[in-house]
Amino acid sequence: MFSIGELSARTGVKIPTIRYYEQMGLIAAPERSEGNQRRYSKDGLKRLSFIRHSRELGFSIDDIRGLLELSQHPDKPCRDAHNMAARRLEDVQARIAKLKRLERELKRISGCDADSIADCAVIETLADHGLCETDH
Amino acid sequence: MFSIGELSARTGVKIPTIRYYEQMGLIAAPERSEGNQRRYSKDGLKRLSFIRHSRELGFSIDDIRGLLELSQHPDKPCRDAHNMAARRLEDVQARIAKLKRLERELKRISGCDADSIADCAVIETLADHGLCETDH
DNA sequence: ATAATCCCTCTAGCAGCTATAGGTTCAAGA
DNA sequence: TCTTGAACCTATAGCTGCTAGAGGGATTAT
Repeated sequence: MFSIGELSARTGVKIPTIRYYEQMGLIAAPERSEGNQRRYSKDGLKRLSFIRHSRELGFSIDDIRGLLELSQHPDKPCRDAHNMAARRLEDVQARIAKLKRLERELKRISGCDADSIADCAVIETLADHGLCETDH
Repeated sequence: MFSIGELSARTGVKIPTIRYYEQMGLIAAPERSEGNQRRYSKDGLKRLSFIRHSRELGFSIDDIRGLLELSQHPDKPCRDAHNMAARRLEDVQARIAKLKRLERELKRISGCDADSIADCAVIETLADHGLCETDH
């Protein structure tokens, strides 16, 4: 049995965020102390770790609801879980590709060594998309 | 002189977003028609293009306020603009690195070919960070 | 003149938290 | 046992960067 502060310390999830997850229905409302403070069990800790880890991998709150559901039913087929992971992977790869284009563009304009705004490639490029190497 | 709809079509910025930018002070309130509708000049078009392009490169509204300020003063030194671009670049590179770690992790767990949740690497990994190859 | 399409303001909503105010409870030291 | 200070409680508002809706007025083409 630990308090919300301890749970927070152990999982790295901030206290208001834990309460938010409770509100969102990701974690069940835990038992309370006599004085109405939340008291969590090992199970609560596990569940929150699962959530945290999922968030780190970029799953949305809604995705996580689904994944948690699945994790409660060990005998169900795991096609759904795979699909979700695959979709996440696609999304991540798309974002990487986009960021790489940005990186190239930013590198290029950062290379400007003008002294004043008048000749500055940063500003110039922002003002005129035609100067870009890639489209975004 | 064009309407907000035309401006939107030419820049690719949605109408409510244009009004939002006006509210945020990124673009000046334009002239109005007799019937109180916004009428934009070429200058407005340029400014909005600048904003759009900056957003595409990931600059925040606040950054853009600064960049616009700079762009109005061609004789100022452009150190600030360079710094902003450099910071953006760092940020983008950090995000790429993080996403690449995620990508590896997702690839790994997507490779699971179990039939049921009980043995599914996706769920298992989410439940136990210790199974991860990289930290995130 | 009339209809279709645009435009207006205002307000509320989205995700995923985070911060603040104003109060209560807990745990440890004196 | 009492006290104090840290931790906790609820409720509400705020953040970014938009987007959607309601309930109306303006413009334009026929």
